Amino acid sequence: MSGATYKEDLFTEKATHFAEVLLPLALPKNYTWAVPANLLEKVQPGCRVEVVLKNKKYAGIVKLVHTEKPKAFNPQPILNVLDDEPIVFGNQLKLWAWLSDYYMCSEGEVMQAALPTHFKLSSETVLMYNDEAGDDFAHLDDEEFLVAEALLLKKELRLVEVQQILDVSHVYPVIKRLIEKGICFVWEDLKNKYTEKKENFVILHPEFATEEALSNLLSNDKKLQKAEKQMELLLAFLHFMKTTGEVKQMDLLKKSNATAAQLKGLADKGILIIEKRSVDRIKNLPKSININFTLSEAQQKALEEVKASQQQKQVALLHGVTSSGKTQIYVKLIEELLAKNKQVLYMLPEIALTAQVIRRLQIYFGGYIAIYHSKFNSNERIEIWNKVKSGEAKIILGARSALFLPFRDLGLVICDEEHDSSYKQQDPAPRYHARDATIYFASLFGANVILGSATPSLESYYNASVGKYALVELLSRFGDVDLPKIEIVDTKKLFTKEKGKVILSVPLQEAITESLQKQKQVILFQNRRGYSPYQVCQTCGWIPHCHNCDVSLTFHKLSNKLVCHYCGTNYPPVHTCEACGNHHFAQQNFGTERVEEELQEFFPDAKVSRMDMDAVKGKHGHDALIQLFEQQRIDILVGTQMVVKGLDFEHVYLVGILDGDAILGFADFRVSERGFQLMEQVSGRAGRKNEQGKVLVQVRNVNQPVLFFVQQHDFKSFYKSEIDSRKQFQYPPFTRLLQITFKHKKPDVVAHAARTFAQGMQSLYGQYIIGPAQPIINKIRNLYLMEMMLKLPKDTQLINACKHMIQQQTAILHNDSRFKSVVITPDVDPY
DNA sequence: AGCACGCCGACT
DNA sequence: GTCGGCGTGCTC
Repeated sequence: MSGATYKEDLFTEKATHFAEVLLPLALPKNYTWAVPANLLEKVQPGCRVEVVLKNKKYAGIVKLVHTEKPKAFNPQPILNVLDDEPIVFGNQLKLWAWLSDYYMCSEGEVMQAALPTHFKLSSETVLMYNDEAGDDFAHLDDEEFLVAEALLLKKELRLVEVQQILDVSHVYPVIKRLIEKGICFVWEDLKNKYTEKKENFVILHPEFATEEALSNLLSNDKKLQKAEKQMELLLAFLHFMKTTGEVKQMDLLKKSNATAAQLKGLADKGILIIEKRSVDRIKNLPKSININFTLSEAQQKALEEVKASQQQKQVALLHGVTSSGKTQIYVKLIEELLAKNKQVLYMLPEIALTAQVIRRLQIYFGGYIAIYHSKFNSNERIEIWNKVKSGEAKIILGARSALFLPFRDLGLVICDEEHDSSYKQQDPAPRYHARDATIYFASLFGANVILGSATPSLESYYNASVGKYALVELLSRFGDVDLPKIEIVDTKKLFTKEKGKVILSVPLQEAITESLQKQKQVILFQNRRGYSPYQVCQTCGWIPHCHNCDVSLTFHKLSNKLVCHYCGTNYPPVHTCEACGNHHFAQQNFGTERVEEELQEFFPDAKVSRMDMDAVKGKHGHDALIQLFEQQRIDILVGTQMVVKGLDFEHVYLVGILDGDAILGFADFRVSERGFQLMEQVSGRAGRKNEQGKVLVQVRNVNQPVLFFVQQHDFKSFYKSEIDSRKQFQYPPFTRLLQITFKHKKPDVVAHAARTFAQGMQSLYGQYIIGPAQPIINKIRNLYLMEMMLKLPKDTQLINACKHMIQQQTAILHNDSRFKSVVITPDVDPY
């Protein structure tokens, strides 16, 4: 037995406390480390600890400390405690456990999603030169020599640097030999990634703090008087100091038009001092509440109803038609929570978190409100995190991931646009639904939840109608503006000169003309799907496809590249047809670009703008475009989904839905619901103050009931008809869906694996299984796909048993040598 | 995840 | 014959 092992055994022997630690990895289960006696006080749930796993160091989060000594293995010691106080509270840990359980993923995966990157540390391997090794490298081979020489020079090398030196990725054997020969040793370094933001401040040397000393300096210092520019700068500084109290170097130089050299001159003379201070990245607005509106009678009534319901029920569904002023009701509720010193989480779909919405809420709540969404960088996220944890931030306005912030005293959650499908995380696990998760999370605090929407999800409305949620309705538009008139244009009957899709039908052209004459604005909505520009062979019609995925490639005009939207691979534009060998390619763009071209043709005098992923570049491109539209500097705005979310425009008269079929043509049980929600939301953008707006829907298949309900703006009838069909076909909310995806690089292996898996489930759950079947897109990133769906009755016990069975079957399949590398991903409530 | 070990094809 | 590709197993 070696010395080290003996010592470890001795340690484990002595250890009395053990910690279950979560690591941000997809590990099959949680691992346990021993708590050394000297760290016992500091190791507490929610704190990060430094641990070694497979020779690598990680910052993990303590889930639980206990005294049960593990029998199956010798726990390694926790090396260090990284936080003096927990970075998450017990309720966050409970939420993580719930999510991992409900959505069938590991707690590590939840942690990965929940924590800002800068909290998730893993070590980097660093080679350190052994000073005693000398510089006689004669006994080394070529590769070893290269690394040793670099080490001699730099003393330290990171793993990536070694890879660069050797120009191969496989560097471990070389490093191993170097260690054996005593040239170097390795060090695993856990580096804190968060850095405080420092800024230079300029202050007056204390020597000149008195009026007397200062005036003496200004009038008698010969050296200073000779330096005219420095004198000017000093005077500017003094003025600045008086007016703002604090002087940042950057502001001072900018405002006084001085150079850094002049400032340095003053510093060298000992008159001014330049001081580095840490500053907040998140700008602090004054903590003031400024609610300067009164509710309408209908709003007031709704508010009372919500408040009354909250005594009885945790969740209230606020069904308010577009522009009924739901936000103002939220604001009043938040105000009350604020008075009770409670925190509020206000969730919105990412896309609706526009500067417009944020600005409006900041006017009401100033510095009490904190924002959290994807546009913040990791350093900023840490600062917001800490403000929520300390309780300084009272109201958090954020996208679905804001759910993971360390609330300490949550009083209310508002989930606005609750029907929005982007509340469901799709790709990496946890595949959670933020609306559903938040209801569990709020219950941990005994907090109320308000779900708001103009077009509630079938699930939520059903829950309200059976009394599980309270239902509050707000069915009159603020200021009693009429809902827009909806016209359906049957594009099937239209005569087209060229074959192909009608882009702007005559009725739509006329409506645009009318709108422009009224000096009003137009929004044209183009569903993105199926409308991406692509290349096509003029001779045989062949379209270039991705080599790794079963999808055609999208043509990006700006970068002149073909891009796969599934795996992100870039290809150069194609010149030779792989099918027929001809060289005639055309760039087909049915997308917003094409619409824009056609609009320019018909309305040469109108100012037309596009809003899609390509046109909106950069952090603020989107907001800038919205502002232009707000200021009426754009007449016609063509866009995808992003034009309809959370925006309020005063001067829009007409909204055109260019291709209704693209919305309603899906083979999914949710098409009608999605279609209704989308069209109703879109039409909510038309007609504001004093004027009824107009919505035009171009569609080939006009005989769909959804269109009729949209035309009547009749949610309730839509709900009735849709809920009947859900019941008839046993879809949610009457059942729960659980989708299982199988992936493998060989199509026959996935198919076989999926069938074997389904057979394993057959005996107990056969009646609920649909499939397995090949999905429409059957290959992504070189992996072939198979899908199976479970349509389970709403019986928690049965569902839990089924989830357990899925885990068992997964283990069984992975034990079969044929299916070892089949990837199995369950998706609970796939939306 | 990330790294080591072990087993099969294209090269000196 | 070996080098190195990837498939598989394990981490407290």
